[in-house]
Amino acid sequence: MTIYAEMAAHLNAALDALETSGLLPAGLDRGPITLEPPRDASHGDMATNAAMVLTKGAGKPPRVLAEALAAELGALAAVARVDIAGPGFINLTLNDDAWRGELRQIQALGDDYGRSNMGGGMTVNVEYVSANPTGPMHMGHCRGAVVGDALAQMLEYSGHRVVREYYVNDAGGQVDVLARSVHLRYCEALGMDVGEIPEGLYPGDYLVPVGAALAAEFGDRFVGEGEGAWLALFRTRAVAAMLDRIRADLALLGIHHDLFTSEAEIQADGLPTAAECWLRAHDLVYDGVLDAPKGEVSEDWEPVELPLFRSSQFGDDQDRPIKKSDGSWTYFGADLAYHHEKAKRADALIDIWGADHAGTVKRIKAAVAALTGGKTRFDVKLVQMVRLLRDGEPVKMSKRSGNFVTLADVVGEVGKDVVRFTMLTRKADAQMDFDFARVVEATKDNPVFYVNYAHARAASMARRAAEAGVDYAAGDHGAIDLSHLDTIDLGLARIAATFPRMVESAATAREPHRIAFYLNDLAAAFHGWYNLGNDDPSRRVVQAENAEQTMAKLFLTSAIGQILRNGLHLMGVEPVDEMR
RNA sequence: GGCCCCGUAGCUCAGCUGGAUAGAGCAUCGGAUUUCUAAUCCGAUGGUCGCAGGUUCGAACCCUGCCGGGGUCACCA
Repeated sequence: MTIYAEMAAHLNAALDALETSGLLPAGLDRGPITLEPPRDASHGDMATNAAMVLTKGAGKPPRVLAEALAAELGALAAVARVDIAGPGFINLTLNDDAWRGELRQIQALGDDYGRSNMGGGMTVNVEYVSANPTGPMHMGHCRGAVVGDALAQMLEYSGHRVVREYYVNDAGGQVDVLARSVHLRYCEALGMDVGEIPEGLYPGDYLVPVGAALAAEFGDRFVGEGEGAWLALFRTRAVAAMLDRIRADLALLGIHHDLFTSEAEIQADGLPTAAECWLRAHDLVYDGVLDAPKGEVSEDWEPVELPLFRSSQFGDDQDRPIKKSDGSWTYFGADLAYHHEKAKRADALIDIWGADHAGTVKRIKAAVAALTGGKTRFDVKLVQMVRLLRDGEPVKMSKRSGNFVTLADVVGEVGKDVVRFTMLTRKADAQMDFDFARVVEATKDNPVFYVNYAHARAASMARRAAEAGVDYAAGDHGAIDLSHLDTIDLGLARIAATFPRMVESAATAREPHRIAFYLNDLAAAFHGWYNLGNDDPSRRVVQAENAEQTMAKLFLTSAIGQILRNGLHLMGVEPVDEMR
């Protein structure tokens, strides 16, 4: 058990004791009680608000409760001192041995230090990327991809069963456009002069090989034929080719989905129809006419009766159509059926969307709440825009010419790990800049570098020690005497020990960026600790003439390296052992 | 105009779902290099948490109303 979990259990036992003694009534809600490191380290190692939170239910002043609790907690072996401060905080200071023990705990648990069963095996479906299968991945998709993947990783680590899902929008008009664009490339591959790609079709070169493959397979059978002869076939082939391409692009980032769900199949299976039936039966879908658009009225707008979902009952501006006037499903109509389907096979749903879809959050949340009876937690995580810069100047992008910055280009230029880490250095709902020059800078204001450097430094110290004749790897780690680590050294253990609770809170809040910030803090503490040896040689890690102390310091160093690795792993970033 | 996100030090941003004296990096100023890789570290300066109310033991965080920046307002996807 990690030390925070252990102390939380002690706190609970202390509260039980207070109930037994009659000071606390039984059955008070302990949910709001926290046990966390105080902001100000001079207040001790851990602080609890228990006395203040329970004062109302107990009908006793916080001071009285605090004193009783302090008496219980002060009796624990791990606790060096207890203080009651401010309006009723109970501050605990643990003795050094407790922190030495936690270091052993880190070493013993290794890659699993920080892993928990918080989720209790609950199944969480994370849908992310879901880019239209009409071309390669570009930078606009990148942030959501990384955030979704890190989130999935975190949830798994916290005891959830995670399904990583990609929703393939292969049923709309855009895939017909794709098929026509491919047909043109197909004709081109057969030697026809197709000239400029017409406005409204996808102009990108990436469709050239798709057309060529179809030409090789089918010869000139579909030249000069009407769409009826080839559209469906070309659509299927083109989508498959684009998905292969997308999978390959995602693989460059180390991202692999468990499940690709086809919108066309959702529709073919009749799921939207079933959902519509159910919603009509509950008076949440009705036939009605939309209001005219506000602002300038377009000339081809005319009132038409459509099946509408009552999203305005859930705070949306207006009710939303689930079918078009030609009888086909709108994106929303299919999407709500898709979410209903997902909710049947998961306990909680998470969607990662680009901020440009913010306007559609209310309707889908409303639909999911209605279809699941509000029983399924459903979070839509909006990921804000990324501005691409090069040396501070915005990178020009022209979508019209098909000349966008692809994900493959970016990963090729700066590397997978830099992209992944950088995308997590801002909380998802804040806009961010991605500057090609800055993300590869080897300075401390670049957290990618800074954290990696800390890990490399940890690894290099073991190498240095071996050169000096102290072989850490070959030593008996259980026999290392940690009394050589003093309070200053153990300051690192204090920070390291907060890793498990940080992971849990980040998973609960669905905020993977917290990992990146935590690692940056830990790296800073570690670099600072290392540099103490520059002013005071007796604080150096590697001291050939003092093998015992060196082993103890390496034990600490290696524990910090372990935490850095565990955190980087959650972010999908490879730790490096050496800086070059 | 409606909705969504943001507004915290000169700049870029954190702030652990309401806790104690609001924190980092950059920039500025002052220190530490015959290095356990100084690609680093230590110290100082710097804040009316956009504004005004409200909720309570306690608010940067929750509620209301304004102000400013961005996004979005299709039978598209």
